[in-house]
Amino acid sequence: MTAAAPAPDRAELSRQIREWFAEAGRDLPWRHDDFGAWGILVSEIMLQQTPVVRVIPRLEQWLERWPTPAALAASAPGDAVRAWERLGYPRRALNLHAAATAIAEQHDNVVPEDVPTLLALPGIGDYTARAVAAFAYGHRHPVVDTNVRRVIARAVDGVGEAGPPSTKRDLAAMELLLPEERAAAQATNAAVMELGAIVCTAKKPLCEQCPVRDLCAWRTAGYPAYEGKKQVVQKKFEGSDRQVRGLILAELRASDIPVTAAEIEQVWADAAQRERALAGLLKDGLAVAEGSGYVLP
DNA sequence: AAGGCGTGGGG
DNA sequence: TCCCCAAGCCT
Repeated sequence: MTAAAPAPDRAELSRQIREWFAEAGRDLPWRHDDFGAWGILVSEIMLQQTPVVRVIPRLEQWLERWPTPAALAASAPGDAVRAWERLGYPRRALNLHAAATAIAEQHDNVVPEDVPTLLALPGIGDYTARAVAAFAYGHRHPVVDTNVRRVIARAVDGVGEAGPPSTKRDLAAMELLLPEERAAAQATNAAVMELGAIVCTAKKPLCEQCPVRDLCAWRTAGYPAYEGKKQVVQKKFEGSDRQVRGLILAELRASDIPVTAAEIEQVWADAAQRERALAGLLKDGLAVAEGSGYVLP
């Protein structure tokens, strides 16, 4: 049993986080008024599991080259994978190309603004769909990412970490922090996310400089240690299939002509693992057989 | 529904 | 060094 912490006044908590954000929030490219829905969509995809500092330069180059969904759709998917460079999870590039194609062909080259339509696009899930609807179009939706879940777990629920994700429960919890007015709701989404990103961080939270330290239920309860279910630790990257996939894909990115099986043998010694990685890339559509070798799609 | 999927920086 | 983690999604 954990000691129950009194939940703070949500309206006041929300207001104070918004106030802090207005003054201390980072000036990020996608927060500018004229950034556009396409730019916001691309940024959200790139930000899935990739840090802000690594995204910014790649995003700028991407939008310069492909300023609209139709522009991206007109290029080969492999060009998107190549331009993705080393952002990680390259299937996101493939999905983004496919989403751009759907937007160009089925939505008159306009990024959809309703959540169900966004959810139907490849690579867009619960978080990204609501982020685009809220940040690009100002619609009033709760936006829940890992930062938001952590802030709510601590400030509202009084526990050190968020439990396992539950879309329904998480959205309902964030909804309780949203004011009625659309612009204020939009600001709240960005503000709570920002608080989790730069103050209420996973590892060493900066509780002493937190704008809501006086309301925080976790602080009130004396920072009890997390007792819930532990998150699964990711398997070691070194020597993993993921590493081999990455190495093979790097070869394909770097070459304009088919990469031969002999060349792929050079990137990894273990044949079984190599074959498994290549098969995975082919299955995912990140590589295709051509002539005597393999190329990007 | 638990596990696979890249990559690089910081403690 | 090694481990953790960074605006998730998909199956």
